Amino acid sequence: MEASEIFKCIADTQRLRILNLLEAGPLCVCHLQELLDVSQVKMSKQLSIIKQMGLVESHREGTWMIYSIQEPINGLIQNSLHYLREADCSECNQLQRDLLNRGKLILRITDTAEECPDTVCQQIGCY
Amino acid sequence: MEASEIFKCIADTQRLRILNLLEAGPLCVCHLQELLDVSQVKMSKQLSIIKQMGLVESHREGTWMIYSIQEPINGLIQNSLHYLREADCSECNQLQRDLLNRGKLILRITDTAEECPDTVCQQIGCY
DNA sequence: TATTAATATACCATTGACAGTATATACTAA
DNA sequence: TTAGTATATACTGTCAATGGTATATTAATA
Repeated sequence: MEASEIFKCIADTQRLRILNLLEAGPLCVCHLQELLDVSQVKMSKQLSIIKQMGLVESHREGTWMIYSIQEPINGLIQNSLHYLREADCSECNQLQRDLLNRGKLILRITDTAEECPDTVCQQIGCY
Repeated sequence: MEASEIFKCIADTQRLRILNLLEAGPLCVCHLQELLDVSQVKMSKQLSIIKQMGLVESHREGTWMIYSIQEPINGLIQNSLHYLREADCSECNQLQRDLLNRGKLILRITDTAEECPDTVCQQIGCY
């Protein structure tokens, strides 16, 4: 995987945010959609691009598609994310806010089992 | 300066290589051209883009235009370059080779003063 | 002053990324 | 089997990036 391909991928703010969120744990499409406030089609396309590159993997759970980081995580992505989470720019702040919002969302969906994919719950340890 | 703008910039292999070389020290356009083996027009355009973003600065020395990193260097770029120089991908290897070739070129041009811009020589300490 | 070297810009054609609408697929539950 | 939910894909138009050719600009030199 060439560096330029990785950079091109994370040069898109939405893809960067998606990878930032997934590095914290798996999420289904609709929850990513909610966190990024973006249309279903657009989210699906972005995920398809990232998956095509081998950066994330997905599996089905009922009607949900759960996306997670493909392990081992690409080093350049990890390096960039870690740098940006400590840095100060409006996109960097967004990444931090996204992680906070992810926390809130997780709290909410683990409250009602019908809203929460198994994979997400197992990750959190809510069973 | 947004992270996505930086990533878009270095998502181009040539621009990444240029920044990698300039981080090691100033160079004139024709020597960058030689190191990257790229047309004059293309090099000039790339430098214009990078300069527009405020990542490099330039000054004239006779007919030469000397480009150097705009200090303080952008943190995300520095972080990415440092990571890539240690990493293993064909572009990463290219960055390392470029630095070696830069060393050879410097040795050659400091040998004949007509070929060597003052700024480059001062950097090396050949006077 | 005419010429040459180094560099920049204008112009044009091609390609590729992106957004939106409509539609298809996969699964669940009644 | 039908309806509903979640997700993916096909199709289309638009806009931005890229590369090339020609030309302009600036400075040095004969």
